[in-house]
Amino acid sequence: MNSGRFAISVHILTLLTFSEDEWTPSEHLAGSININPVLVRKELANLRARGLVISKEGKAGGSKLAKPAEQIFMSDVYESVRQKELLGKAANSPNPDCEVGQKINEHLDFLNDRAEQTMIASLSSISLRDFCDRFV
Amino acid sequence: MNSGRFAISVHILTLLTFSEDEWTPSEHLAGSININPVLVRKELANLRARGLVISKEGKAGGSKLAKPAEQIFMSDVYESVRQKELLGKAANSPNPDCEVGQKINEHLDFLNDRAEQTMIASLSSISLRDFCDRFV
DNA sequence: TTGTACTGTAATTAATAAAATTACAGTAAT
DNA sequence: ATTACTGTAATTTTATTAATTACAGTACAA
Repeated sequence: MNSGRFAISVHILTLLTFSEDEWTPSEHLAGSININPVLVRKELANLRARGLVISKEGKAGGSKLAKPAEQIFMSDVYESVRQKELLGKAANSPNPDCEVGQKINEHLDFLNDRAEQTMIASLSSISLRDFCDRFV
Repeated sequence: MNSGRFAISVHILTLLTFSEDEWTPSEHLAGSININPVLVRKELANLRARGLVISKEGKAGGSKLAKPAEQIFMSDVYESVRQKELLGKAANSPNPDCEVGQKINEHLDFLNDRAEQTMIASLSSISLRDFCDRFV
C-alpha cells in the first residue's frame, strides 16, 4: 500500500515539531530516520504540496512546519501519503466473462471508500501536537 | 501492506456465496479471479484457518462456505488477511541516538492500532451477504 | 564574486516483496 | 487403477520500493 511513507512523514513532522522555528536540513532528518536524504526530500515535497511544511533553499536552508502542530492532523499526513487503495486491489483484472468478475472491483471500491473514510475520521482526531505530547 | 490479498479473499467468498452448497474447485475460482490456482489455495488455507470456508480433497472436491453468508463479516476477511501494519512501518530502524528515533515506533504503533480498530469496526458492519446483495 | 551548504528532481541501480510457475505427494470418487 | 481434485514446498519471474548518483538551482557570507 503506502509502505513506510506514512511512518516517514510522521517522523519528519515530529522532528520539525521538536525543533520549531529552526530550518532543519533534510540531511539531518534523514539521519534520525535512517533513510536516504533524497527520500526525505520527496516526502517533504508531498507535505509541502499539502501545505503542512515550508522549505527554504540555499545555505542555512531546510524545512519547518507551515503552521502550528495543533493545526496539523494525522489525517492530513495520511492524505499526503495516500496513493493506493487501503485494502489493496487485485493485481490482475478479473475475468470479464464471469458475472462476479465483471462487477467485483466496483463493489470492492465501495468497501475501500467506506473503510478509508472511517479511518481518516479516526486519524483526524489526533493532532501532531497530541502525537508529540506522547514523547514526554 | 496486504497487497491484493483482501480483494482475492473477498472475490473467493463472493463466488462461493453464489454457488452455495456446491464444492467449488480452486481452478474454477482462479479462472474468475484471473490468478494462479496456487495463490487461491493459499488464500483458502487462511480462510479455512479462520473458519470461514471448508474444503474437501479428492475427486469432486473443492471449497464452500463454512457458515451462512449472513454470519461472515468483512472484518473477518480483513483479519484473515492481516499481516503488516495498516499504515506501514519504516523499513529501517530509526537512529537510536536520536531522542525521537528511539520512541517513534512505539508511538506509531499506537496510531496504527487506533486506525485499525476503527476500520475493523466499520468492516464488521458489512456481512458477506450484504456485499453479495450489491451484485443484484 | 566565489565558496559553501543547502534544495529539488531526474535517472539509474540495488534490494525486497509479491505473484506465477513447476513439481509432486496425498485423497477420494468411480 | 484412473481421474480430478487438494496442499504445500521450492523456484523463477515480475513488480515495487529504497538507495544511490548526478547535477542544476538558490541563498548566504566571506
